[in-house]
Amino acid sequence: MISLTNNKDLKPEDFSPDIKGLRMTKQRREVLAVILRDRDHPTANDVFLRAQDRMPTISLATVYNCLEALVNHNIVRQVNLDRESSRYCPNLNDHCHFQDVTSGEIHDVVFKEGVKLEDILELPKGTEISHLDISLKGNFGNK
Amino acid sequence: MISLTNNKDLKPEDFSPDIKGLRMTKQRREVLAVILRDRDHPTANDVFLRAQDRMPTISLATVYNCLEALVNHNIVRQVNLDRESSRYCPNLNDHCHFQDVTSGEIHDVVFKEGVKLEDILELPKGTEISHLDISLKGNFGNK
DNA sequence: ATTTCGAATTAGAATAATTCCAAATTTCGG
DNA sequence: CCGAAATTTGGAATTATTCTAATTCGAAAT
Repeated sequence: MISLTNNKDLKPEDFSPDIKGLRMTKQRREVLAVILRDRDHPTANDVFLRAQDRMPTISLATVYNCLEALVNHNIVRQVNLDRESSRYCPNLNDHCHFQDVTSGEIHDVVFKEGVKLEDILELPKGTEISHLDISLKGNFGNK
Repeated sequence: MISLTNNKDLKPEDFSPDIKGLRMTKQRREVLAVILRDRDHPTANDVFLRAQDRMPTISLATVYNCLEALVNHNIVRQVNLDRESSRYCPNLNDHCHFQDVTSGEIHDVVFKEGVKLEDILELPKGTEISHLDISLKGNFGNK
C-alpha cells in the first residue's frame, strides 16, 4: 500500500489499480500523481495544465471528474478559501489552511496536541460534527 | 447610536444617515434592514427578493454593491460555506457557522470563554492572523 | 433654490468556475 | 471475446458574481 501523505517522487505507474475502492484509471492516476507531486494546493485548472505535460489529451472536464472522485473517496481533500477556485490537497491528516496575504501561498496548519473542538466551541447537546473547515489569512511567520 | 447586533424590528428610516463612515443611501439602508430583520443568513439573491417588497425598483447589481460596501465597512459579515453562494450575517461578534445538514439552516456558534487561537493551533512564530473562518457541518443539537 | 460633480444605481453584458450532456471509448465480469 | 457499465471527452449550459456605460442622486457651494 502506498502512503498517501508522504510521497514526493511518485509516478502514475506506481499506483496499484485501485485505491480505497476507487477504480484507478489512467487519468485518475495522473491527476492524483500531480497532486502528490507538488503539494502547493493547486486549483483544478492548475492540475489540468500539469497533467497535460504527461497526458496531452486529458480534458478539463475529466480533471474535474477525477478530482470529484478522489475527493469523494477521501483520497484528496478539497480546500475552499473564500470565493476562490477550489484547491486540492493530499494531506489527509486533520489540519487547516493559512493563506499568506503577501505570497498567496497556502500553508497547512495543525492543531496542538490534544485539542478537541468540543472543548473550544459552545455547541448544543447532541450536536454531531461531520465536517469542519478552518481557514486563516494573514502573514505567515518564518517557518 | 444603533446596536448592530441586537435589533429585531428596525425599519430603514431608523438608521442615521451614516454608519461607520459609510454613506447610507436608500438602497443600502434597505439592504441592511433586510439583513437585520431576518437573521437567517440570506444569499444576495434572497436579500434582493426581500428588498424588492419595499423597494420594487432596486436591482440585483445594487444589492451586490450594497452588500460589498456593508461588508467592507464591517457592518455585515460575508459567510462562505464550501462553494455555495455567499451569505450575509449581521452578527459582528466573533463566531463561526454551523450548517445543519438536514434543515440546511445555518447557526451561529461562539467560542467558549477564554479560548484563543494561538492556544489551539501550531503556528510559526511571527504569524499574524487577520482573518479567521470556521465552519462546521453536521447535525445541530436541540437548541 | 439652482448648479455642480463625484458617488451610487441601474440594466444588461461579460466573466469565470463548475457542471451538464451526449457521443465515443474504455474497462470489467463472465 | 462480448455486452453492460463506467469513464472520458469537447462543447454547451449554468450560476454566481463582476463589469460597463449611461443615468440619476444628493450634498455642498453658489
